[in-house]
Amino acid sequence: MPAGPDSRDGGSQSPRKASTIRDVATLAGVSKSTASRALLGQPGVSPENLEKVQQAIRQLDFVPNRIARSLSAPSPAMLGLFLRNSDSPFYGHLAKAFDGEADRRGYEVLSVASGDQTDDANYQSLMVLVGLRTAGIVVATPVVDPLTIRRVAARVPLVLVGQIGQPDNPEVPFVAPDPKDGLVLVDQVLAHGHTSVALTAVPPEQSPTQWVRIEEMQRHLATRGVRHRVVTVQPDTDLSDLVAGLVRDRVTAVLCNNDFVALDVLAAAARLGIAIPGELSVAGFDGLPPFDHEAVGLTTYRVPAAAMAAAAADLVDRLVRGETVDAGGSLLPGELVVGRTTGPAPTS
Amino acid sequence: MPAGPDSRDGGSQSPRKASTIRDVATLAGVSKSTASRALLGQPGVSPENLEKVQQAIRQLDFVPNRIARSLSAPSPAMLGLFLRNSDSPFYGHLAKAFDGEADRRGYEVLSVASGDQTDDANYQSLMVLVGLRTAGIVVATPVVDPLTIRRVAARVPLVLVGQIGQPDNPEVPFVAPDPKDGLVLVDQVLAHGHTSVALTAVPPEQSPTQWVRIEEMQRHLATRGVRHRVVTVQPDTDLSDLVAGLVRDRVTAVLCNNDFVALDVLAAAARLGIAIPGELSVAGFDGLPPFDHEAVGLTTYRVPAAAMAAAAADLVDRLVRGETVDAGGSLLPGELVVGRTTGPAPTS
DNA sequence: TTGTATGCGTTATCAC
DNA sequence: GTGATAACGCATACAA
Repeated sequence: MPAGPDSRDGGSQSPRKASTIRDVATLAGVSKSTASRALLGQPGVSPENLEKVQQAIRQLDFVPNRIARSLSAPSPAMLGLFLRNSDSPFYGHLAKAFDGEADRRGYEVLSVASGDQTDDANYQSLMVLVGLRTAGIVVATPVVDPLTIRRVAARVPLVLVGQIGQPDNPEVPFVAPDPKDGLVLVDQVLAHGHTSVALTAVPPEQSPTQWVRIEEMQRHLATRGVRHRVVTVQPDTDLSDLVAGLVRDRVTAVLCNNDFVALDVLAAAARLGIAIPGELSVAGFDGLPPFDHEAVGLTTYRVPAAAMAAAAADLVDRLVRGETVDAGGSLLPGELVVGRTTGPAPTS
Repeated sequence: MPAGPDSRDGGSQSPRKASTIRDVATLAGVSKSTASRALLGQPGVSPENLEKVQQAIRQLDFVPNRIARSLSAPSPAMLGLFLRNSDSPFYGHLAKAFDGEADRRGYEVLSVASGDQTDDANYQSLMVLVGLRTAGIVVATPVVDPLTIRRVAARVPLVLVGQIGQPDNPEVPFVAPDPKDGLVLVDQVLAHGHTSVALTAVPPEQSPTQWVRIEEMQRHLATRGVRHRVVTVQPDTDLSDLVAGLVRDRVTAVLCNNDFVALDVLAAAARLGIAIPGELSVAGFDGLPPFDHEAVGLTTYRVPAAAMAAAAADLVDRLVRGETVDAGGSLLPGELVVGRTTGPAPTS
């Protein structure tokens, strides 16, 4: 049974009811309208009333209810960010950069997480942003049901980031790393004379975008006449087995779908006593801190997270302001990070 | 100049006005109340009307306006997460775990970022959460003005996470890693016979919590009669100089304030040709993926991010539900991660 | 079972 | 310059 009202905790554990602009007006001895005008800094309020209102605001510690505000006012300068939060540093970097860009443009950004949830939970989470009537929404999570995207995009400006569009929704703008850029990793190992290469991948349905890149790489390898294979890695994949098998098959280079997998491969190689890069060259993908750190020494490809955030912010901003933007999207270039995990193919 | 209305983009670039429950009611041929009841799945609506309303909802693609809803209904099951987004994986892990915990308890979580902003921008961002009338707020950012915390905590349940409370706000609950746990890192190097140790740190005002831990470590080293020093690292610190200086002074172990700094130290040592751990032992702090990866091999201390998130979720939840919780907070234990960067002190 | 009327907190329109 | 009053979209007490 809770203590009675006004039990003596002067503190933060029993918040009183939030005060409204009405309370402010009453305390200041003016009408709601005047209080509102003073609050918004609008012209047409006498200095003395303005002072009284401001004092009342301070005294009551009044914070305007954004919820009620955006009901009547047409300026909900809030952007929604639907963000996957995984262990990957990509989303963190993206969020940080996007936040800065949005801030520069005068938006507040509200983010909700898309876990590795079910489609339904994902839908619900995204709908929070819609229900909040954010001015625009940026979706930064690999897989969202195209129908959901379509529905949301029909009512609020929406931009996809980190994926190269959805075939079903050709009109939804997107920002992604250029899938052609996977080729610089391929070239990197080809330059070292490797003639048998493995690519790791997650199942296509988990990341269609990744597969576009991988197919580009396959094609590139094929035209160069280099033997290659794609191996699927799942959370339960035994990397030791996999790496041992690759080496047994004379594969001398493995290009991983992300940096985590690359580290896993390196660890497996260490356990197996396989020399890196002497016997096996390994490269990652994403290349964001800390994976690109000199002390880690991983060869990888740095995805242009900050540039993507900036482009996405620009796109939503323009959509929100009513401009039309080109359908399709922009593919941004990243950069190769050369570490110590790739080297000349073994001569054996 | 924008195209006229109804220019032929069947798509998502020109969102029409969102439909309201009124539209639903009209289309279904019932009153707003009935539509509302049907929407909420409340009893007391005839099957045929329910069906009509549901169909209208589908047809109009109606998404209830949470904003308007929470104005009248007292069920704002939303939690605010005020999160620093830095390169550190800590916040990402925390956010992910917190999101899961909050979800389990039936909350939606909205997060806004506290950049490395000014106090004022920070205040504004936090006020977004307050203005949205979130049911509770979790603050996960190292430095927020105590007065701000006090003001916010006075109106909405608030929990600090990642910092060991604020002296000015003793009644605000908090969750943090146990500062005593830094000692296991100290013990780790002491067990290896090191007799001259360096601790890295950021300036105290940037992270009071970190300093509590460092002071514990200093005390511990002092009682063991071990020579030690604290060196401040800033973004512009030249780590090569610093490491060279330490080695010149016969320091044989350096315990870093976080894993990034540890990697920087390792890289500097590599440049200087200093053997790790032969000539210098290095340990980090935080120990979250990917820093704790076997392939990185860093000795570090894994902060209990998930447990902290769970504890924080439990605290806010209880506060939101009107329970009183103990003031003060909980200090959670993490665990030592032994890598290859620490070893016996050089015998020289 | 259904509809009408009222209120939530704010801004905007209009008289004064 | 100021203050009623309507409106925003929704939920709900109350009446029918």
